[in-house]
Amino acid sequence: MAQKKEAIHQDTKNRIFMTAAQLFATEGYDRVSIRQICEAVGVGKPTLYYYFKDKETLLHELINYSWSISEDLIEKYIENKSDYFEQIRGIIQARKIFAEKYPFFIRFFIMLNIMSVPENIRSALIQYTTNLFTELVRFLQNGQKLGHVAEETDIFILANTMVGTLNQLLMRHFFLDDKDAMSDENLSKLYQFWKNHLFQ
Amino acid sequence: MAQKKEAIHQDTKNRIFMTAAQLFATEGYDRVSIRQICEAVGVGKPTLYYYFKDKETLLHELINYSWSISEDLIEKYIENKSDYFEQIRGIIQARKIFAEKYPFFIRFFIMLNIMSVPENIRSALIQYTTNLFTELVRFLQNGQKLGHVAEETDIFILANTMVGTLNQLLMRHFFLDDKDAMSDENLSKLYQFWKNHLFQ
Amino acid sequence: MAQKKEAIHQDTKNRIFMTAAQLFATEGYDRVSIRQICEAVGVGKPTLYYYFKDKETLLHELINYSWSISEDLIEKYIENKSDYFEQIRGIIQARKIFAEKYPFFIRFFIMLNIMSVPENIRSALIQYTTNLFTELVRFLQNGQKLGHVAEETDIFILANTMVGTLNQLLMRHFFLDDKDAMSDENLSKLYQFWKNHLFQ
Amino acid sequence: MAQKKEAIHQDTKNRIFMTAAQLFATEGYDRVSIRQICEAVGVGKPTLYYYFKDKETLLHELINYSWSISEDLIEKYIENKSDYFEQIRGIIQARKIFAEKYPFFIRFFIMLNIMSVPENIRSALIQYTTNLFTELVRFLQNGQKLGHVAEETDIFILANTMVGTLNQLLMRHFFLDDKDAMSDENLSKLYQFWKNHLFQ
DNA sequence: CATGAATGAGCTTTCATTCAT
DNA sequence: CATGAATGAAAGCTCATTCAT
Repeated sequence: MAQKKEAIHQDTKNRIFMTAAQLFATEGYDRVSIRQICEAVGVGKPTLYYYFKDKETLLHELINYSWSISEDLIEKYIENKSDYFEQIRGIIQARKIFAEKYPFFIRFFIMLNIMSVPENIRSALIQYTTNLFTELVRFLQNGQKLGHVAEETDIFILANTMVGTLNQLLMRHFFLDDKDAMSDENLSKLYQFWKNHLFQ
Repeated sequence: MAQKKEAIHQDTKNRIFMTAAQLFATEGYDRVSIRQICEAVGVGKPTLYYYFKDKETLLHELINYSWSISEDLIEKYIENKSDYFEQIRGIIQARKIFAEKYPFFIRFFIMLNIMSVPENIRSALIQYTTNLFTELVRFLQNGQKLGHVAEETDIFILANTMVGTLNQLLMRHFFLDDKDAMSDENLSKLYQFWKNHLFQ
Repeated sequence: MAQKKEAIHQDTKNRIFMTAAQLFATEGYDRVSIRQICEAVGVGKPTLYYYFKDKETLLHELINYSWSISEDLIEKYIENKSDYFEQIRGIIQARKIFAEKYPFFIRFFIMLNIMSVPENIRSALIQYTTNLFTELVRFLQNGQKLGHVAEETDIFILANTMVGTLNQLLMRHFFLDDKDAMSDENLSKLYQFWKNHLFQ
Repeated sequence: MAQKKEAIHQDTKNRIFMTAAQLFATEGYDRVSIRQICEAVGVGKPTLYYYFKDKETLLHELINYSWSISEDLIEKYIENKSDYFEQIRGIIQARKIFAEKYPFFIRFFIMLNIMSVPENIRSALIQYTTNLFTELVRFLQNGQKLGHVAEETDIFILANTMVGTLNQLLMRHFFLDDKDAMSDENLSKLYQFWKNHLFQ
């Protein structure tokens, strides 16, 4: 019985979670009201407040969850590989899978990078982003040692080029509705481009 | 005398304009209220509505203005140059100047690309962005004819790489408060990187 | 316990309802603000909006209610009677009772016939009024068959005479503050007048 | 020159006057804003305030003007006639002409009888209406002396019947859009009805 | 005689949030 | 675990009116 209750509990909380993610992603955090979320889920407002302290907390939990997915993907598609170029391909692949499987979250995530969000959320985000970037830099420095990245290449610029280009394609995909931007064909061209121009 | 009046008129409208730009840029369109703008400017709400039909119109005019600045810079730093590599340097330079001279506007502009904004504003933005991207593609195709871009290089990927990297650095500058990202030194490294890796 | 809650609910909604009716009747729909209603009732504005979608809906519900009272009275004072002249007396009586028991509503109702109201409300009103008029016409046609109305009498004019006169007396009562207009004595004179001049 | 100026003056004032009458009549006093009037006329708001102290004064002047038209018609169609039944016909005729030639004013006038208007305007209206009613009563008392009205007929009820019926038809015409209500044919039936049922 | 610019007060409506049940 | 009912604060916007010119 307790189990069933727990299950229901999880279900309702999850429905609020997912609905909020979707609404925030498509309309923007500020534009979505608690009422809107509750109506979409089909529960009363006090129910939402039972699960989440306030709107900000809901956002925060959403970010954490979104982030954990992202980390899972990174581990699966990058850290598990041993070949260097496979890992590079993994960087691209992880983004693609994220975009395909969790479109709300990635949209939502891109948004957060720029959106005006409460300060504590902002700093959490910066922390996350910085960590990820640092990992990439380390990966590239290692590539330099291994001879895959030219000695004279500026690692900071290179890292920004990779991240920036991927973000750019995601933005085309999500905000300009350019569905080719993240197509397999295009990402394969991107990989070739990187192999030709950025690595050796 | 009429001149003075006109001047005052322009002054008030301009003050509203600039204040709104600044507030929108730092807090986000939805988070800034009409009252906030008016209080910051020191006028009553009806005064704002005297100059701008509604909040949305204010945003729209802000975008148009911001865009016209951007176009002026593009003309000045890119189209006026004759040497191909000078033009490439101009692309970087124009962004830097924009970021330095009109920080609110660029912040504001980056934000708009992702923010949830009214649909008609969104489509105007897409129009703008698409046009600019098309111009860049044309510029690179020409570079291919001139032999500055390798025959086998994918122009679409290249264009996205350039735009994406610049945006990435701007985001670091504005949203991660990484003031080095747009420093002269770093942009000069970027230019070298492009010369070495993307052009020939 | 649930009963008590329900009672309170109904109470608040009802208090808003009645207060609004009264205010609309005395000051006019446009002149009465939501704030005014809420202050008079002693609740916050969101409470009003909890029960009524918007000001227009409140008006609409008020009209429906007012109308349903009117129909109840018609049934009680007219349709239940069998004698033709008793029914005529009932027409007068129903108006009087309405005016006495629900002065706000009748004031309100007269007002609506002329006031500028939102279009959908206006058409509902026209519908109501037309239906009622049609019933009266049918009643008079029947009277002609029964020989109570002269063969050569124009039914349309007769119906308008009856309705118009009653409205005129109500207007005197409510808007010129002529409290005799709807007095028993006067209405009894009206009945005699109708018997003498309009029927046979 | 002064003449021309005066002419222009009168013209602008008149345009404001007529436009306001039309707007008040169709939308209701409260629903029409000063801005709306000025935009419809094509002048600035201070211009309106130059001619009329405030919105209330504009309404007041409108009522006075409307009233003077009404009195002119009464004189022309009633007081000039010598035959009693010609005068009765004149009562009907005057209303018809008023409705045809000055539709805005009559609409406007009907409205005022019920509308919520500032107190001083309300009392002026009551004054007007009462005077007119008194004149009608006197006319009917005189008819009684002349033998056109039966000895036992209640004059007060008779007067209300006449006024009420005419108002009712006007309301049908203007508010229910029943264009037959004030047609020549129908008014001629009304005259016959009155001759048959109310007079002798 | 007319205008552009400005204002204080007020409008209807919605927000995030909380209470008792 | 969920609900109906309520709230203070604030949103965007418009009102009638006035000033200097």
